[in-house]
Amino acid sequence: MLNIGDVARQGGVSVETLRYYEQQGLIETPDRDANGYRKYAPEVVRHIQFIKRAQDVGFTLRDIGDLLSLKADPGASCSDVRDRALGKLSEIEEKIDVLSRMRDVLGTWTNACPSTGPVSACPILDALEARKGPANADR
Amino acid sequence: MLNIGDVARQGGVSVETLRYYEQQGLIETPDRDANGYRKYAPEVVRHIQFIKRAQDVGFTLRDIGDLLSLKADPGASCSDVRDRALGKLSEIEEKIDVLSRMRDVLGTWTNACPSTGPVSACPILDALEARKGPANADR
DNA sequence: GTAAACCCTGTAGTATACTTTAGGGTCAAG
DNA sequence: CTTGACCCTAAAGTATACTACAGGGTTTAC
Repeated sequence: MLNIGDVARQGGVSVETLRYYEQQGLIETPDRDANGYRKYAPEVVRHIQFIKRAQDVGFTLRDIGDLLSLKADPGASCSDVRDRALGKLSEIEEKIDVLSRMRDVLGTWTNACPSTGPVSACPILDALEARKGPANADR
Repeated sequence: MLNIGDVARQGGVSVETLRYYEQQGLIETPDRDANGYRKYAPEVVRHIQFIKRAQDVGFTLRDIGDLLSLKADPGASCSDVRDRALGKLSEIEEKIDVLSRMRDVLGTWTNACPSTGPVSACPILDALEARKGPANADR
């Protein structure tokens, strides 16, 4: 059995984060020792890594809560999980599109800037000032 | 001279947003009428559009404050502005890279999922559970 | 003269994922 | 037996860019 500090070290998170996850219902309420300390089974470390990996691919804690429910639900099907993943995939692609448009516009502008001369003749500020070029990145 | 509501309509923002920008120092404190109402010169609408366009390409309000200082500073050079733009460009590219890695991993996983069968045999959950594949998208 | 539409201030709330703070017990080593 | 490392709770703070609310004046149209 592990103390919260052990789990934190092994899982690569802080003890505060663990208490936060518990409060958010992402890890099940651990038993307590006589002194009130949380006592964890070693398996909880894997569980934390599940959460971290899910975050790494873009899932929010709320999403992860859903995923964990599916995981625990014998009636759930693999396609339920796949649907969440596909949904997240399109969210991510949407974000990439927005950012790509920003990148393109900024690229154009920085290329247009001679980088010498006073700000009064700055093409970037000019571009921001007057509607010009396909700025609008959808927001 | 325009009331705050006129400026809001013409600038495409809410009056609350205008008061917020003023409080944040992004638009200069307007004169007041005898009744205490803010009175704006029509030019302020352009100013607001500057802010919005800068947001569209990824600048935060803090960044925009900097940009506005440069714009107002006769001693500033065009390259100062360009530097901010290039800095923002790399921030954006970094974000795109992170998101692209997420997309790739999620794409691989969803392709691996037959979408039939119970969650107990879900390759996506498996991937999340055990370290496997190049998940780590840098965070 | 009254109701709708507009203006004002100051404060608090929103979302996300934590981190920090305050105040206080517990445990292991020397 | 005390010091340092560890544990506990509950509440507040962080960042960003607003939005909403409470409570109250002003202006315009009919």
